[in-house]
Amino acid sequence: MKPEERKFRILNAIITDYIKTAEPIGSRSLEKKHDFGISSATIKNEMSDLEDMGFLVQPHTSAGRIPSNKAYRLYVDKFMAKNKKLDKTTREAVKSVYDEYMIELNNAMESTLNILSKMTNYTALMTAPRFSTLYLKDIKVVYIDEDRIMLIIVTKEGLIKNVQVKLSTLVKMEELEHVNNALLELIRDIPLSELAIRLNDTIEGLSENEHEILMQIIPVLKDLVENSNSQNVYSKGESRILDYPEFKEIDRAKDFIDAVNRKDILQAIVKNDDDRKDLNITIGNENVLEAFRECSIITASYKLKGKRVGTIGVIGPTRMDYERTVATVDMLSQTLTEHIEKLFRK
Amino acid sequence: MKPEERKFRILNAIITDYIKTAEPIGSRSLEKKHDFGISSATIKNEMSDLEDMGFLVQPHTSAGRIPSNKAYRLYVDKFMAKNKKLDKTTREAVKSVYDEYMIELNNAMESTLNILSKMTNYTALMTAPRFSTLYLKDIKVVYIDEDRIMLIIVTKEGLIKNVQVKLSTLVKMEELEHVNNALLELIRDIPLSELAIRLNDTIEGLSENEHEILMQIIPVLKDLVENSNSQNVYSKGESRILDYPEFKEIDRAKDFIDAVNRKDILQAIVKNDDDRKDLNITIGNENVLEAFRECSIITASYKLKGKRVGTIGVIGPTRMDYERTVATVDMLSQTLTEHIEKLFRK
DNA sequence: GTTAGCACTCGTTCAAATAGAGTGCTAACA
DNA sequence: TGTTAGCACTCTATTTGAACGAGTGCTAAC
Repeated sequence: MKPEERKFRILNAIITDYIKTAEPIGSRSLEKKHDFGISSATIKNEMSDLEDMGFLVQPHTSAGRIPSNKAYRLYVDKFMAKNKKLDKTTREAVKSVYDEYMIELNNAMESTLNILSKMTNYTALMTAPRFSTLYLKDIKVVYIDEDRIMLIIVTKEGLIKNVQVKLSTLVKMEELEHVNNALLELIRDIPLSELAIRLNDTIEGLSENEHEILMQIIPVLKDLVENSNSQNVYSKGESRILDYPEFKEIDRAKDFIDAVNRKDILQAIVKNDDDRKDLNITIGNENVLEAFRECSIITASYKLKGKRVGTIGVIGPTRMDYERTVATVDMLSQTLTEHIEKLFRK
Repeated sequence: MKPEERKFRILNAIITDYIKTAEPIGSRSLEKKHDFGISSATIKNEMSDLEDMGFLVQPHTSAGRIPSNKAYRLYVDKFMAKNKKLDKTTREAVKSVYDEYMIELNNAMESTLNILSKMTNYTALMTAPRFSTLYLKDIKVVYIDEDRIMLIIVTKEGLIKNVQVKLSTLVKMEELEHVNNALLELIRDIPLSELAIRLNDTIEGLSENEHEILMQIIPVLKDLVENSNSQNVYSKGESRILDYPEFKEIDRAKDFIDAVNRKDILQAIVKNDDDRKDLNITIGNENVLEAFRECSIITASYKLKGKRVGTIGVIGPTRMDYERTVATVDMLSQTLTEHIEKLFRK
C-alpha cells in the first residue's frame, strides 16, 4: 500500500463520517470504527499531515477534526461514486409523477421542486425554462372583453406563455384579427427585440384604432421577452435547513431562509454555473455569495431540443450528502428533460 | 373611578406591555412604568383578582403574569381601538402598488402577500378569488398546435382563467371553432356542473372528431371548476415567525412553518371564518387546528361586485399587535377590493 | 515507520451558589 | 374598608467551579 493512499483512505473515512454525524472526528473513534490496521497514534500522525495539507481543520485544540472545503472538493472530484443510481422503485415512482396529464409547465415545475426538496431534504431551487427570445413561432391575440385581450405567444421550441392586457381603448373582435395578422407579419421579418423601434410609422392596412391597440401590445410583448431573459427562479423547502445542527442558531437559519427567498440571490447562483458542465457543484466558500459561504449548491441543467433551457438544484449545508444528492439532482434533471422533450416533440 | 374600571385599566396595560416585550409583567414594573396612582401592593391585589377571573396566568409562582386567551379576547372585543387608521403616507404607498398596470390577478395576489407579510412582520396568507362556478360568461378555445389548445374561461364577474390542453387526436382550426360554438351553446342552457352528464349523446352539427375533442375538453373544464371550489390558498413570510421569542425553539418554529406550508391546513383556517363578519380574529386555543393553538389569526375578506370572493390574513404569535395588525389587514383587504372592482368594472 | 504513553487543552456537563424579580400574607394606616 | 409597607418565600436564570471526556502533541521505545 502506498503511504499516500492510506492517507486519503483516512481522509475519505473522515469525510463520510462527518457527513453523517456533523461531529468532529478524532483519531481514536476512527480507529474503533474502521479497520485501517494501524493504531490511533498513526492515524493521529496522518491526520496531522492532512491538516498541514489543508484538508482538515480543528474547531479548537482539543476537538477532533472536520473536513475543509478543499477536502470536500477532493471528495467530490475524486473519491465519490459519481454514477451512483437511485434504486429502481424510487426512479419509477418519480417518473410516474411526470405523466402525460402534466402538460402545464407550472405543474411540472411545482412537482419538480416538491420532489427535489423532499427526496434530498435540502432546499430545492429551479428556474423556469428560458426560451429563445429572438423569434417567436406564433402570436395569438384573443378577444376577451371590449377592453381586455389575452396575448398568447408560442416560442420556436413550442413553449407557451400568455398574459392579459387591459386596453385603454375599446376594441372589436374584427379589429383584433387585423392586429393579430399585422403582428404576425411583423415578427416574420424582424426579431422581437427590434419590434418596438420600427413601429413609429403607421402600419399599412390598419385603422387608427387598430394601430393604437398594436402600440399597446408591443410593450407587453417586449416585457414578456425581457422578463424571460432574467430567469424566473423559484425555491421550495426553505425550512428544511432547520433540520441541520449547523443552523440550529435561529439567526443563521433566518439569514439562510431570507437569502433563499430572494430572487436576485437565486438568480446569481444560477448565473454562476459553468455552462460547459451539466452538473455543477459549488462548495462552501467557493460560493461568491456571502449568505451561502457555509453551504453547498448542486445544480443541473435541463434541456429542450438538446438545448439547456433551465436549471434545477438544491442548497444545503456544506456537510452535504454529495453522493446521494448528486444522484438525485441528476436523475430529476434527466426526468424533467425527458418530460418536456416529450411534451413539445412534434 | 369605579373599582372595576381600574382593574381593567391595569389589565389593558398588562396586555399592551406584554405584546411589546413578551416578558411576564410584575406589579412593581407596572407601577414604575404607568401612573395608576396606586402602589404596587394594590396593583398586586388587583392582579390577583384578575388571575382569579381567568384573565391572567402565571408561568410559575415567582414570575410575573401574562394575559390569557380570554384576556386577549376581551382586549380585542372591548379595549382595543378598532378603527385605527394607518398613517396617510403608508396608505398611499400601498395604494400606489395597485396601479392600473397590475391587471393579472396573480400579480395582485403576489403583491398583496408581500405587502401584508412585510407590513405586519407576520406570515401572510391569501386565497385566490373564488368565482361563481355555475355559469360562465364566455369560453374560448384557442388553437395552438395541431394537438394543443388553450382553454380560456371568463366568469360572470369577469375573472379569467386559462389552461392548456393536449389532445390525443389532431385538430384543425376550423374544427376548433365548431367545438367552441358548440360549447358556448351548451353552457348557455345548463350549469357547467351538469355539462359532463349531458354529453353522452352526439351533439348535432359536430363531426366525430369534433365530438371527440369536445369530450376531451369537458373534463378539463370540470376540473377547472372543481379546483376553484376548493379555494387555492397561498402563504408568504413563513420565516418571520423566527423573529418571535415564542418560537425560538427550532422544533416549534419548524412545526409552525410546516403547518403554514400545508394547503389543507390553510384552507381549514379560511373555512373556519365566520361568514357574517368582514374581519375575523381567532385567538390562541380558539383555533381548532392543533398547530396554531399558540397563534392568533386575523383574516378579512375581499370582494368583487359586492360579493365576498376571497380572504387575506396573517398568522402570528398569540401575543400579536392586534391593533396595528387589524388596521393593516383591514386596509389591505379594502385596497385589494377596490383594485379588483376597478379591474372588472364594466 | 509505527506504537505506547503521558501531559496538556478545551468544551461539556453537572451541581451548588447567587442574584433577581415577583408573589402572598400580615399588620398598620387613613 | 381600601390602601400601603414590609418581609418571608418561591422559582428561574445566571454564574461558578469541579470533574469528565475526547482529543492532540510530543517523546521515547520498538
